[in-house]
Amino acid sequence: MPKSQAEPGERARLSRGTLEGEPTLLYVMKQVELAVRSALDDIVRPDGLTALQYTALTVLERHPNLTSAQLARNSFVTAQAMADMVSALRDLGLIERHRDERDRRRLVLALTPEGRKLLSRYRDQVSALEDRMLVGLTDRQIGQLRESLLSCRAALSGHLPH
Amino acid sequence: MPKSQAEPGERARLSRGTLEGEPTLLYVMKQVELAVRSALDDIVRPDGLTALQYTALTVLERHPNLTSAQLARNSFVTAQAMADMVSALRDLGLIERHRDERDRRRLVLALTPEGRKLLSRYRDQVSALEDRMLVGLTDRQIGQLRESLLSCRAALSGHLPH
DNA sequence: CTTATTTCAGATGAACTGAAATGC
DNA sequence: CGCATTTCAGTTTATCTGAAATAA
Repeated sequence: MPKSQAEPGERARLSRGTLEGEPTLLYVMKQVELAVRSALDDIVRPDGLTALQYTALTVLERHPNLTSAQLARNSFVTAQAMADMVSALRDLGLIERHRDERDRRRLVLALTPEGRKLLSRYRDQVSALEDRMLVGLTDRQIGQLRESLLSCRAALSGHLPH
Repeated sequence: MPKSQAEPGERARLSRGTLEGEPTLLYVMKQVELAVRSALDDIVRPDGLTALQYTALTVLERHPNLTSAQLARNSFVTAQAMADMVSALRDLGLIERHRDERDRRRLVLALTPEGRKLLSRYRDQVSALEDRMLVGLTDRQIGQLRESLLSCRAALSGHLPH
């Protein structure tokens, strides 16, 4: 019964590739991300980590020499909020900080051996989660999915921090 | 220098389609979702809504006769948390509730005319955001992206609420 | 009896805003 | 000086856990 949503005569503008009555790509993407985050939370909970914290660790693994402020922009939170998270990870002994001698304002972050070990310990479970997500796709489709997502990220980077 | 992460001799298991030294699909998806949510928050802020609330309204638009509890599972939050959000949206006059006469425990939700109007008002901006995200892709690639994401969602649905 | 939905109450954590100190 | 990073302090808001009432 509640079906009409546009005044008679007008027609709602739909984005490219979205058919009438179907969930938008934005929505499907959100759903997948929610499911992934939930599963990831379950995986890393034994170590008292959240999915967000685990993700921050993997970012540091791939990008050494980031500061807390840069990490904050990466995660769309304020520098103050990220500082709290960095504290927590430091208390857990997973990361450490040291001054950047070239710019003494910066406190660059790095994984500790314990942090690296933790990531190693979870790598299999996390990639198994990724595989579970991709089980219905061919290798070729996976490659295209990756390319498309990278394109989406690049296209939104005007809206992205930094 | 911080490059090694696996003991010599062993080899970290990587998921299908993820090359060594590249961000995982899980991570790229999260990045896109973060950027989208941030942009969506900016769009709907004038009405005092969050991206999450806006999304809930679009879910109700597409699925009338949902209860607050069902909506909660859809969003991976507890029924209590969703009850708060439903209250907020009711206070804003965007949704209303009524008893399901067939199962008098259920309070089913529906958009009010004001809620519908609000969605109409934002439709163009939101689909423009989606188009901005998709600007580097062909229509064919968009179709495949949709199919792949739907496949991912279905594959994870064991982990999904419900 | 068990289960799902809703509501009430309280606790917690994660985020925010604002402001100050430091160093480029 | 202006700007970025970090830290300190206080606040808010969203979420959670626990428990009770209702109804199937």
